[in-house]
This record gives sequence, structure tokens and C-alpha cells, in this order.
Amino acid sequence: MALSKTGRKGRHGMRLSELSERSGVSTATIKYYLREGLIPAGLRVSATQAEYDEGHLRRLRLVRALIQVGRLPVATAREVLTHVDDESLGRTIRLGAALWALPHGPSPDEDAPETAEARAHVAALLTELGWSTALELGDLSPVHRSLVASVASLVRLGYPCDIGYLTRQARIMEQAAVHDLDEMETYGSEAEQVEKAVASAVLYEPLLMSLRRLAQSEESARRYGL
Amino acid sequence: MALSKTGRKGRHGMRLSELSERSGVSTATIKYYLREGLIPAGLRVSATQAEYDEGHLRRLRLVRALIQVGRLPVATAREVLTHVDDESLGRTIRLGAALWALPHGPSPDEDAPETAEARAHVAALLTELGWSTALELGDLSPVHRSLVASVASLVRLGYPCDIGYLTRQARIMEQAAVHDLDEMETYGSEAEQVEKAVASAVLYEPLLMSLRRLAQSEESARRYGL
DNA sequence: CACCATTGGATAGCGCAACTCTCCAACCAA
DNA sequence: TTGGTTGGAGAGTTGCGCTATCCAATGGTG
Repeated sequence: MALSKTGRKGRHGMRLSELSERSGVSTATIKYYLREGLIPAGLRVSATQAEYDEGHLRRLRLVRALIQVGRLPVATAREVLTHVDDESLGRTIRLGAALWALPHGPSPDEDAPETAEARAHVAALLTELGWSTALELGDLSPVHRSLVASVASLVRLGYPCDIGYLTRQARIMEQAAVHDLDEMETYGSEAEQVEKAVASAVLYEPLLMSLRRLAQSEESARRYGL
Repeated sequence: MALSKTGRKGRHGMRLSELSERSGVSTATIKYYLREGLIPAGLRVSATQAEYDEGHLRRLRLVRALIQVGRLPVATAREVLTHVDDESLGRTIRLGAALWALPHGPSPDEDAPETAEARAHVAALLTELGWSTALELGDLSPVHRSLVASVASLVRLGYPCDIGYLTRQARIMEQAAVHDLDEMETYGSEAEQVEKAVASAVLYEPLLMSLRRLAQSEESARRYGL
């Protein structure tokens, strides 16, 4: 372990190994992410040396969060980050593009008869909710497609998935979404807002689901005892 | 096993190949699931032949849902199903045991300084919420641990994850949980209720998250236009 | 009864994804 | 110089969810 030329954790000029130490990610893995284009190349300071800065560290942490917490496949993470980085787009579109690329469950199985039923179910639900944007985009949106796939699975398993129940749950999710956007607006820069939105989608989802399960346990204990 | 004696819908015996046709799962894969103990063995009718019934079909569909939609590793699915099948337990415990075994994100990294902070955050949150059961079980519960891990990730990325925001989201999730339990109570048998709870956890979660993202899009369009 | 496709069971192999290892020449501080 | 370190590239490893192959017992058909 040789002393690098900078003893301090300087704002600029980290080596790959220092990036590794500070992030807790092995150099081999960082090299892999660099190869895969998840992290921008460092500043080439000579033929065989490159420098990394705080931005790289931050990006690396985001990548780890996407992959480890959010369970995104590497290829998907790359696509999402491409949109996050694309400053040529306006906020809304940039945000939409990033979310658009986010992980979706398996696409609906078009051969299964339940899929058509599920599609109709979802259309009725969106109509009921008055979510015209989602209704118009329809099958083009990956989110819409995973929704259809989820409903199809439930139908296939014999759960009714009735519109009233889904509508109520959707209204609840709407509250959550409103909170999220309120929260997002507290972030100043556009880049931060977009990153926040991505984090919101991939990091807050497991968090919310954990909260939901805890709430279920609480409610169950309340109703039936321990 | 338990299933062959309890869940008789149709008495009519199927061969493995018919089970495959009706479920859309290849015979090879079904054999794999049998080997892995995800599906109880068929009724051995001779040295090299076995019969399967509607219960097996239903179980097979549940397995596919857990693995394909819920993304459960095979080993985890087996563990969950073991609890679902365990008729020696009371409903609440059985339900809890099944949910207990469900997939959790990565465990918190004890080496990271953020983890301690996250743990304190979560404790404060649970106190604020009055969720005493969750508070008492604390770190024993996998759900609690993934919650801590999620919060730690957010903190690590620089998001404040403030208690007020989390409390509001938790209250919203509480509403969702109450709906779920209401819905669950409409199912008659205990076995069905437990299965419903599992389905609720693994199938409804992606569904709810899809709804949340759609709601975010709607709200974003409402605020900022397309 | 004889025939042979089918069945269930066991084992080995495949394909993908996410790393991880190995090598090497360039580099830089001592 | 010199010896440890660096970045880059490709091959290797691991784990998992299947999938393909083989085999003997079976059982419907003629």
C-alpha cells in the first residue's frame, strides 16, 4: 500500500484505487462498469493513467444503488443513465425518458387468453381513474405493459382483481406520487430533479414495499393478535 | 403431501404432459420444480407413472407467478411454500412465516457508517408511527432489515430521507395494507387466505408500483404538461 | 402376446449475467 | 534504475434457471 501523491481526499484527482476505497467497490468491478459505459471515463492524464473526481464517485454510488438495491440489469441501468445525462432534453421529457427505460416486469404473454381480459381490465381502470395520458399511450408504455402482465397473472391464478379494489389502491398510489413530486420540486437543479426521480423510482419502491409489509404485520397483529 | 389430500377440485388425474399443456410450462421445467420440491410429487400409480390433479396445476401456477412475476429465487420460493403448506400453524403465524421468508433486498452493510444512522432513522419513524410490533421485533425481521438497507442507500446517496416524508408515505402504505387485509378476509379458507397474502405480497407489489409510476406520469403531465 | 412410443427419474449440460482474474506495458515516486 | 502501481482488455468463474439426453419400466394397440 504505497502512499499516493496526495495524502488528503482531494476534490480532484483520484486514482481508480482511491475511487474503489471510497466507494467500497472493487477496482475490478469499477473497470467492468467503465467498460460497460455506466461510468464516464476518467480524465486521461497520460497513456496509462486517469483521474476521477467526486462526480465519478457520486455516479458510482448511483450505479450501485440502481443495480444492488433497485435490481436493475446492467444494460437497463446504462440506458437509464444515458437519459439522466442527456442535457439536450427538457426536464419533463428527460424525466419521462429515464423512467421509461426503467425495469419492467416480463411483458404480457400475448398467447395467453387472460392477457386480453387483463388489457380490458386495465383500460376500464384507467378510464375510471380518469388517467387519460396513460390511457392514450396505452400499450406503448412499458409501465402499462407490466401492469397488464401483473393483472393477467392474478387473473390466471384465479384472483378477481376487481376494478373497485384496484381503483382504491390506485388512488392511494396517486397520493404517494403527489408526495413524490412535491418532494422532487424541493430540489433545485434540473439534473438533481431527474436523479431524484430515478432514485425515487428505484430506491423508494423497495422502501415503500417494506413499509407496506410492516404495515400489514401491524394491522394483522391489531386484528388477530400475535 | 398436504396438497394431494386437501385441495381436490377435479378428481380427474393428469399425466405430467397434460399438466404441462394446461399450464404452458414445459415438462422439463415441471420435473425441475418437482426435484426442487416446489410442487408435491404426483400420486404414484406405478413404478414409472404418476398422476397429478387440479391442486398440482394450481400450485404450479402459483410457483410460476412467484418466480416469474415476483422474481423469487427458486430456493426462496420453496421456503415460502413450505410455510404456506404448514397446516400446523395458526393463520396469523402461518401468514407471518410465509411473508417472513419473502424476498428482501440486500442486508444492510454493517461496515458502512450510514447504516447506524439509518437504523436510528427507522426506529424514530416506527416510534412516530406507533408501530410497536415492528419496533419490538426490530432487526430480527427481514423486512425491517431491508428497510434499514434502503434508507442507508438513500442517505449514502445524499437524500435526506426525512422522517416527516417517510411518515406520510408510511401512512399511505398503511391504508393500502388495511385494504389488503379487508380483501383477504373475503376469502373463506385459511389456506386460501394465506395463499392470498403471499400473492398479495409478490404479485400486487409490482402492480402497485406500476400504478404508482403511472400516477407519477399523470401528475407530472398535470403539472408541467406533456 | 409383442411392439414401441410414452412416462418418470436422474444426470449432465447450456446460456446468460455479473462479476473477477490474469496479464502486460506504461507510469511514477524513491 | 527500479519496483510497486496503474489502466486496459480479454478470458475465466460463479450461480442460477432451466433444458437436453439417457434409461428402464410401462401400457395402449393390434
